[in-house]
Amino acid sequence: MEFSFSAEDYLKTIYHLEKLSPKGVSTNAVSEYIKTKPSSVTDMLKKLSDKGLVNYVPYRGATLTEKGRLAALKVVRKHRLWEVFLVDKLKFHWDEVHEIAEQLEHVQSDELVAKLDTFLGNPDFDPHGDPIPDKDGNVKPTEKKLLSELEKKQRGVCVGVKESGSEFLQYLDKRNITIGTKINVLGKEFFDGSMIIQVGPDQFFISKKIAENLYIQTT
Amino acid sequence: MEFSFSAEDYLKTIYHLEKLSPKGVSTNAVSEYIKTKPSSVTDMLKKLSDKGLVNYVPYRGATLTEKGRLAALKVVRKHRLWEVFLVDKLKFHWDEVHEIAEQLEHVQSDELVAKLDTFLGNPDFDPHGDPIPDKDGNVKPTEKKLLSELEKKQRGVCVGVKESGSEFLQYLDKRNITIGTKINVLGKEFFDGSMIIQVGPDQFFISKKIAENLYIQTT
DNA sequence: AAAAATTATTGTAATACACAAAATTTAGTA
DNA sequence: TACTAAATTTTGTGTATTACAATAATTTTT
Repeated sequence: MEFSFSAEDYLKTIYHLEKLSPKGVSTNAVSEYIKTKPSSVTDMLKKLSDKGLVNYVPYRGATLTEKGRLAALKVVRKHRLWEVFLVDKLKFHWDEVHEIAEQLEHVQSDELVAKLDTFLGNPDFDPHGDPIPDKDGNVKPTEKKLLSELEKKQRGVCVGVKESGSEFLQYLDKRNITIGTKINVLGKEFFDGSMIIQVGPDQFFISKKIAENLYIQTT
Repeated sequence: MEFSFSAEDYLKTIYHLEKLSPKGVSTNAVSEYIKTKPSSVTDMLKKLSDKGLVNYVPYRGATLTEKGRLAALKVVRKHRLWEVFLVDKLKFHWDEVHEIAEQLEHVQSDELVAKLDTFLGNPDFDPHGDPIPDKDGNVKPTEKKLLSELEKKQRGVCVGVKESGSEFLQYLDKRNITIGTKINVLGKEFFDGSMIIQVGPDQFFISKKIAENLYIQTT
């Protein structure tokens, strides 16, 4: 099964967004992510649905079918393997490789992917810490911890909150922390459990109380 | 300057065919090579001409402009570097890599090509013995010898004939040897200078007299 | 100079993707 | 429950890219 570059991009997008809204990825969410108009997304969702790649219910959003999930995982796998290649072998910096991997991920050859994987030493994670699905589409389960349990230099993705009071959520909002946000622990103070963390381009201080209420998936 | 995959394929084709007919590559030749109809080729030649990539004179064929030649060489360079990667690093066999390199050659990133080149140790030739253009489009000049001067295991491309009598040319025709044909010397007999050579899928015997009248470009 | 081969032109078609405007559905709210 | 706003789909267009058949023109061969 081969799909167009564009179709592969949509599948990958739905795969990523599905983690944030497992019940169905909205047209709007996809259109923002891919930077197209909602009506274009509807078109493509119908095409993907016809091909049995997504379950698409009008007005309700889309989820990947098993077939679609495998196709998406294949692209994700290729993307991340190429990123490892670019960083480990070609000595790119980890923040320069995304665009190039975006192109390489569309190259079609199972044999190539298999040999690349071997050549790279069967890596489990890409340079950003994201897990690399294996050839059958299995992604290594990652642990869910409280941010407060992490140590300096560890990192992970925000996957939930323990407390969900609106003041806390507003705080997170102000800090641009939401489900899916990557967090990097730059420093941790033994005395009071406070931390310095990195969120996107920003670095800031958080108290132990905050850290004890954020679930992090570590990689 | 970025071009469509298809445009890059045409440029590459004209680059290759130009060696055989430097005065101008015919529409038919291109259509055979790319496996399309002549009318489609005419269309594309006009587009490439509009973009200043080829000199196209109706009924007279096309040649690459300087701009077009550089674009073609860039693609050829990428193709051959990737072939080296596939064979040297990923352990593909030299006869399995063409299709995959056909895809990889279209990936756009000068930085990537430069780093790949370094990673591979700045190779001069691809796994088939074809020279790899450098980043400025310079191709290492190769030597022209008589086939009879080659030894066992050497190989090269037929670039001309010394004698051009029709019987000789008919002989070459029968053997599918023409300008551009790759020849691989499998064995050579000291006693009479005869050889066993490989031409495409065929292997056969040739006499010293034949070998003394064929010019070969070695790599 | 006519016939054959090659090549260009013209008109058409398919594919793939995207968008604006209008219509519909859903969700939130009074 | 009714109504409004937001989200989503429909419909109708548009563009870009590539390809081809049929016909016309040109070049080459005989």
